[in-house]
Amino acid sequence: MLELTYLRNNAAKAAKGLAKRNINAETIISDILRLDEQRRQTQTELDAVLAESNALSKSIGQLFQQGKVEEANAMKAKTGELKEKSKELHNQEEQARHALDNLLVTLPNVPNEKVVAGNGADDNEVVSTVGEIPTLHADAKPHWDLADDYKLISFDLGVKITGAGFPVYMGKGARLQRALINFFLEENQKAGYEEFLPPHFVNAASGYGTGQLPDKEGQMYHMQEDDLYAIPTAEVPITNMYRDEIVDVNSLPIQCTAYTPCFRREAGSYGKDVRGLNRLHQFDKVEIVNICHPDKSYQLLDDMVKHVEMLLQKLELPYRILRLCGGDMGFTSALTYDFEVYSAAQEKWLEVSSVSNFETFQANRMKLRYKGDDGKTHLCHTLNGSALALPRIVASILENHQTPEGIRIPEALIPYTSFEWIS
RNA sequence: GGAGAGAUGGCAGAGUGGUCGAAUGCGGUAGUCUUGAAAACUAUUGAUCUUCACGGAUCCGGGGGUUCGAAUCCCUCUCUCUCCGCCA
Repeated sequence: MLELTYLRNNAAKAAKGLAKRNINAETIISDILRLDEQRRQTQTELDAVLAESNALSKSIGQLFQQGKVEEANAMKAKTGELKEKSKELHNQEEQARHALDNLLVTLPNVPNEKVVAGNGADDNEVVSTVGEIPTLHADAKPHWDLADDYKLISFDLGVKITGAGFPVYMGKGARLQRALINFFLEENQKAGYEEFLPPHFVNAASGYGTGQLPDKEGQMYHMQEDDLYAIPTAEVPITNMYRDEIVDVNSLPIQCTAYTPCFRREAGSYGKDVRGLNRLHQFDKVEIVNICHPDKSYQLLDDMVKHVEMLLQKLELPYRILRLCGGDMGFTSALTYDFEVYSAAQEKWLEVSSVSNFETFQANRMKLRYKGDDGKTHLCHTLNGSALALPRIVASILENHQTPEGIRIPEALIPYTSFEWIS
């Protein structure tokens, strides 16, 4: 949620920024500012009425103590009028506030100045391309065939026991999965991230805190009986650990990493790019989350990008980094870098990581603040990134490292798999 | 699933209708002392909204009610804990 004070002081700038998302926000922002003004005015009036009524009550109390019952009773009559007035003003204030909030939650984050305008994936900027795209042998196959040949993943078993999009990993496929999770967690820890193992279900307040609710309600699995949501990413439980907290400025940046399975309904995305591991309802991911001082967030974003690059290099995968355009960026993000790995067998780029700075957008919803040197509370900045999401990493390892003799495990991963080849 | 207890500031924990934004302790911050630190002592220390400012308003789990006045009384919801049962 955007900060009201920001909108008050930067209305034109915000509208200009949001235009990069193809959103015409001028009307809605002016509506917000009008409601805000109205609400504040009502509150000032209300406060005055309440102050008067408080003063009256106090003197009534004193009169009673002095035994001046008649005088006290006379004053009581006055309070009725004030009470009615305050009730009315209170309702007005509440109405204005709700209307204001309802508008405010519809606005996505204002993109950073580096973000270019654009409609979708085609307008993203390629920041860099690293690594060599391997030339595969003649019989090279896509990962779904390799997974089948080497008995690594069964999509059919998943369909049998759960449904489409819930694969079963087995044998070296399952072990590769476990190895990657450990590899990522270890590397993240070495980079300064503390490891967590959070719950895989969260309450509605958490969904709201990180911005999945009310925006993307339909994308999460919901357990009606207990009103819990299956997490779509570890970002949700991890960031929400700090919801409603005022953290010590010296404890910043707070750096967390967590492995969790991720559950996504992917409603409406059937048909395209869903083959094999490309799009799943349940997948594994190791996430990194940063909570930091506003002055440090863009430096941290760069650090996170470098960290993810290092992971991909250790896995010997060719990748490119995209800076997302306004139209392709998530609702809560101010600046997002996507990482794509090239699959030589599918002959296309696969998104494997998304690293974002949310600035105060999430922190404002969550009331995640720090106490500054000025003694006042300020909103923190939050960032997160995948380091990394497994399915497409597995797909690209299988596809890019395949040889006629089998699939070669990258050097850095061997200590974790304890096997060097899948054959 | 059954029974009971509870929810107060960063934490612990008092407070059963007005003088309570709330005792006390711990923690935090600053100072005195010290070569430095510790200890001791002294002072200070909640959040949100609003106002140019002085100030004002709100907040004792959430919501509603009684009352001139509610942390305190009533209703309701949510959550937590304890015991019993079941169980990995």
